[in-house]
Amino acid sequence: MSDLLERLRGRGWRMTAQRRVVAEVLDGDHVHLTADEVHARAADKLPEISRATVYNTLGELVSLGEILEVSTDHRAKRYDPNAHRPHHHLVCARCGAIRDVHPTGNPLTSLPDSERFGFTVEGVEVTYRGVCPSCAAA
Amino acid sequence: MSDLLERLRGRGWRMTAQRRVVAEVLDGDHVHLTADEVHARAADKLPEISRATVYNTLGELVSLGEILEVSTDHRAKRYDPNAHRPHHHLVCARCGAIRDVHPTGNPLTSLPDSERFGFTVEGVEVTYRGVCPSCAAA
DNA sequence: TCCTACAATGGACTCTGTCTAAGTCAAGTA
DNA sequence: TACTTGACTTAGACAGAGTCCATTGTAGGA
Ligand SMILES: [Mn+2]
Ligand SMILES: [Mn+2]
Ligand SMILES: [Zn+2]
Ligand SMILES: [Zn+2]
Repeated sequence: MSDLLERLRGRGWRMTAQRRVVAEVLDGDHVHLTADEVHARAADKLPEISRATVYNTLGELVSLGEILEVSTDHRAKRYDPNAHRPHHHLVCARCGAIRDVHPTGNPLTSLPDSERFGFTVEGVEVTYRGVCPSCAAA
Repeated sequence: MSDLLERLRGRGWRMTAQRRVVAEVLDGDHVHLTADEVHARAADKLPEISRATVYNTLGELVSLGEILEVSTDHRAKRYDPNAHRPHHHLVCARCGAIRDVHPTGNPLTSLPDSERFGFTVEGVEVTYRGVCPSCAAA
């Protein structure tokens, strides 16, 4: 985490209390919070932080490649601090729970040239859908 | 298309002018329109059709499995009449153009049991991202 | 310490989609 | 054909998520 703050400082980021608490909230693995969830948690530490600042900071962190935007349900976007190890997502269709997963192989290789229509293909997102154990039990 | 209308009639749908024009708009392959685009095209034929009716009808067609919802950019959902042949999508990062693609193999098999966390996995969506030829030329 | 460019703020605004109450009409019945 | 009825449509209010902007504040360099 302080690694992150160091990297950001090295990139010329002005270090403010707001940016620090947003970065702190986004620490840890398997965290996939919405902007408003980030805002709520940041406001626990810094009550007057505004929603606009949270959105601005999240957008900057995405541009810098420090976090990822994840859209699994067409509701609020989620922000994923696990940006340095490529992964995909497994989503519960009932409760929305999200797990990071690491499929075998490279999904890019499964798209033949004849299916690329002249595009330069740069990336791929895979979203597995299913039912989590606790929803299946209930 | 009249196949579709027949199937719907068989399912007890009351056949209205509004539903007919929405179904007509969604005819054809590689069509991925937003609800408001469907509304605009439907209104060319039936000027007083309301947005609510378009949303209602699209939702019903999705429930019936006649069209698919596609979310590639976290803006408006797109509606895809190609619901009967499984496929995935290739999206231009610059202009948003969407192509249907058919990757080789079954992406479900690339998720090992050890990466399923007890979920019952039922489906998978693959979104390839790249730059289309006309954006690359520009 | 002072300066100033960069950052934070709150509220208005946009976009997408949902909901509701009232009016309309498709299609079954006689 | 005319009647009847519940399914369907409508306009507009409402809501969630996110953006924009004018104003105010401040990090960090001189
Ligand atoms: Mn993740
Ligand atoms: Mn498609
Ligand atoms: Zn669940
Ligand atoms: Zn393009």
